[in-house]
Amino acid sequence: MSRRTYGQYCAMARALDVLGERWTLLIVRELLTGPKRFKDLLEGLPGIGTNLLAARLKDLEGEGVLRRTTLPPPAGSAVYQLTERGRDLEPVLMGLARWGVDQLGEPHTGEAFRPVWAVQAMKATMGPEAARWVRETYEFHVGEDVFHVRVDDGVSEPEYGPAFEPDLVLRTDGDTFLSLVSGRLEATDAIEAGKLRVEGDPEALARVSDIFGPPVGARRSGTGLGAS
Amino acid sequence: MSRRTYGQYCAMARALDVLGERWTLLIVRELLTGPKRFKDLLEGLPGIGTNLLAARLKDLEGEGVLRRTTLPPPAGSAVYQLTERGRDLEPVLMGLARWGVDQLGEPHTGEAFRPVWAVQAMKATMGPEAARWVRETYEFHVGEDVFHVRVDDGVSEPEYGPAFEPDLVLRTDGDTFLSLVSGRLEATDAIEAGKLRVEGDPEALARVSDIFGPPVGARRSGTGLGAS
DNA sequence: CGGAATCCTCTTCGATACTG
DNA sequence: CAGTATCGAAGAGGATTCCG
Repeated sequence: MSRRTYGQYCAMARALDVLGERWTLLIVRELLTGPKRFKDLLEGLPGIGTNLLAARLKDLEGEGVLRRTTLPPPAGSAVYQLTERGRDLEPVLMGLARWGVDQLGEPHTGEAFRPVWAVQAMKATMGPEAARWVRETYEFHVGEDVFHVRVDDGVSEPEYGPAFEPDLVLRTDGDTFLSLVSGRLEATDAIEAGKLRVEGDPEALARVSDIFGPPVGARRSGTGLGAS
Repeated sequence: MSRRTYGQYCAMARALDVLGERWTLLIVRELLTGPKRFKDLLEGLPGIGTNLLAARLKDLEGEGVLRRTTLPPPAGSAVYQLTERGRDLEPVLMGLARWGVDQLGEPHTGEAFRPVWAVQAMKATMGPEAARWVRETYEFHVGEDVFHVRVDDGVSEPEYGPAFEPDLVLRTDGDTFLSLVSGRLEATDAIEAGKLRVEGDPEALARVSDIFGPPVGARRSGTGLGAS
């Protein structure tokens, strides 16, 4: 029962008492892109085991990080959703993403990959100069996954599910998407090869590949906290 | 043996593969205030156990987060020191601190407390308006601990050990220090009560209590990442 | 004495099977 | 579909011992 704590009167240790256990922060990552059902979470956290997920969700609900709610009709399914306190964790996750991209390298064989993860990493590493003046929504269909990204003046907000009125809709498969975001493949080439289909403003395609083309626009860009 | 990984091609998951195990980020926290010996780390991480600390240090050295070096004479002792890649983790720790202060509350009985932790939390929660125009160094002697804080135009940098040319030297005990930073006690009252001794510019004392007085100047201040 | 390997007990994790 | 129950395997915590 008794949650294990560090027993330190320290802000970071207290945060880690809540968030430091295995899988916990990845659950938050999943919920950053919108509410999810138990099943969806299992999908996004391969290897977690149902008992552990259930336990973590219960803990996190107790800590006020997420809430168990029922989606409005017609869906009506039970979902887990971040509270405001949970969404406050976004900067932490983005910081981890910024640190993690540098040692991402090539995908290992057998490694799981979900397209949204890439978009979340983009968001983290995007400098304020990228996508400036742009205010558009892109909808992605990557294999079975459907998600969209709202870009608004230098900030991108990835979210699960279809968009309301997307300016551009892109359809591709997981491998092609990975090649695109890692810069190994150009969008125009992918279209010619029949690996990518696009609907919407053709000029928007230029912008979207500009924003999401190279995986990291500017490595070691400002941390914003003046690390020595 | 085999380090446990999430097996996900995701920047955050990769970061957590390296940092997500118990104690790891707290080791980084300790090293953010300067190089430390094995013994010093044990002191700052009550409950860790020598075997685990040794294992973590080896892992982190392998990951390029820290380096085992020998201090220049006359010290000549072996110390652990963050690499640049390790110092890049500061924003992550600061983010955790900002999130953690909100649920810090009153110190639990039996909970460990090291004065530097408080100063690190201050740094994390300090808004850019605080300590603007200030460029001073304060040296703290709290019980056995000696550390200093360099304040430079809105940014504070806590570090272990004495300062080179401190503008102010403060001497007190752990409990009094905790009362001071939590705002339960005013510096002037502490001096009158003989609990705090100060050497240096008297005007600097006003500034230092202004900067480090209330534990959190402005809660929920900007996260700098535009969390929804 | 600082630094680290060894042993042992206990908790947590991971996978599967099972139930409302 | 959403979770609980179970059990072997891995990891953590604490003390002790070893190396320099």
